[in-house]
Amino acid sequence: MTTEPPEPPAAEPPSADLLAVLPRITRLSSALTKGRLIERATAEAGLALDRPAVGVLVSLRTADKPLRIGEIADRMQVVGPHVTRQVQALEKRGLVRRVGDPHDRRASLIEPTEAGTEAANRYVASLLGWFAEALAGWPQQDRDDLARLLTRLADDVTARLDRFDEEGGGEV
Amino acid sequence: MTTEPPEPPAAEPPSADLLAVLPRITRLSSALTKGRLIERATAEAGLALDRPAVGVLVSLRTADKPLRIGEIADRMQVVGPHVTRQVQALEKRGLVRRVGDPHDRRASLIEPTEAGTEAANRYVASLLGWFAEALAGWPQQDRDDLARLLTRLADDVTARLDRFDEEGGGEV
DNA sequence: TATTGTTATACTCTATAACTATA
DNA sequence: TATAGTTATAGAGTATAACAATA
Repeated sequence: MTTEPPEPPAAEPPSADLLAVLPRITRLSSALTKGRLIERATAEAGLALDRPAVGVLVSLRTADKPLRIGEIADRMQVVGPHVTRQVQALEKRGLVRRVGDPHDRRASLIEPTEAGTEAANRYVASLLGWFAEALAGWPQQDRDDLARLLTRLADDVTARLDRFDEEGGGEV
Repeated sequence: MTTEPPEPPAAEPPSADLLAVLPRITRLSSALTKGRLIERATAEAGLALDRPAVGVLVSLRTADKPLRIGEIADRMQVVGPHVTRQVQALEKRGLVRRVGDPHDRRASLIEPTEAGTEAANRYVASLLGWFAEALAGWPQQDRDDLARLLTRLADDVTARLDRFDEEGGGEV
């Protein structure tokens, strides 16, 4: 497979617009983490949490209902044990609590406490406030378009990747 | 600063479009890495390299001229020692070579070999080909808009983060 | 037997600190 | 003394494997 690919792709470059999109996403994503924007928003919210824990808290706040460990993991696109530890850390700080699932005693449902909900609200507000300032000069049309297109892009890409994985592209 | 922010941000939610953009970027970025799209493209290019090494190779290919270690680090937004190791790995595989900088004997310029250039071309073509398929159904107008808006977003966000860092938001 | 979650461990990527060589 | 790069080490984030409890 390495020496004889079905179609040698090197001949013609795909359209330039595509070539532009990919590095932008990378750059944005790395700017958000390397620029420590998330850490700042966390600090502004008065939280002494690392990023994964904040992710769990925001997932719960966004869900607006108690979630299982597995559900949180799915939404965050991470694996179960990772969530277990983050939830334990959040529990210790009194930001989430467990409520047993009456229908399935293997599972436990996680929900934010009052303090957790408030902290998540402060965090999200801080982050979005920063973004709102960054986009302050944008015409409303452009904001709408960006949100629409980015949503579609994310949907298309993830759907395609899921199919990819399931159809047996898995064993490279 | 934590107790008396100029405008308390918690009261009203910023517009919903903003709230939508952020998780999309996260989701996209994580889909690209978790979905192992990059690993697949690497394998299709016949490369036995990890992601950071591929990043270096693509940086060099994109630059179209020999780069210093420090220049590569800047472009990848990582730190020098990290690049040093990746370049060493690429050297061992014959994908890049060093050419001494005649004007500054402390520095070494890195350039891809023939094999390195070809491998980078194959990799980029594979990745973009995948993306092209994912976006096959999109109207050209939407693609253009997405590229334009995403570029502007990346520019605005990174510029703002840079200012942020330099103006002394640094010591939280 | 399949599923939910936990514990323990390992891996990937990247950063920081200490150092060398040249400027 | 300042800069380019290297070596060695440390840390954050996430994955895999082995296991326990319940379904």
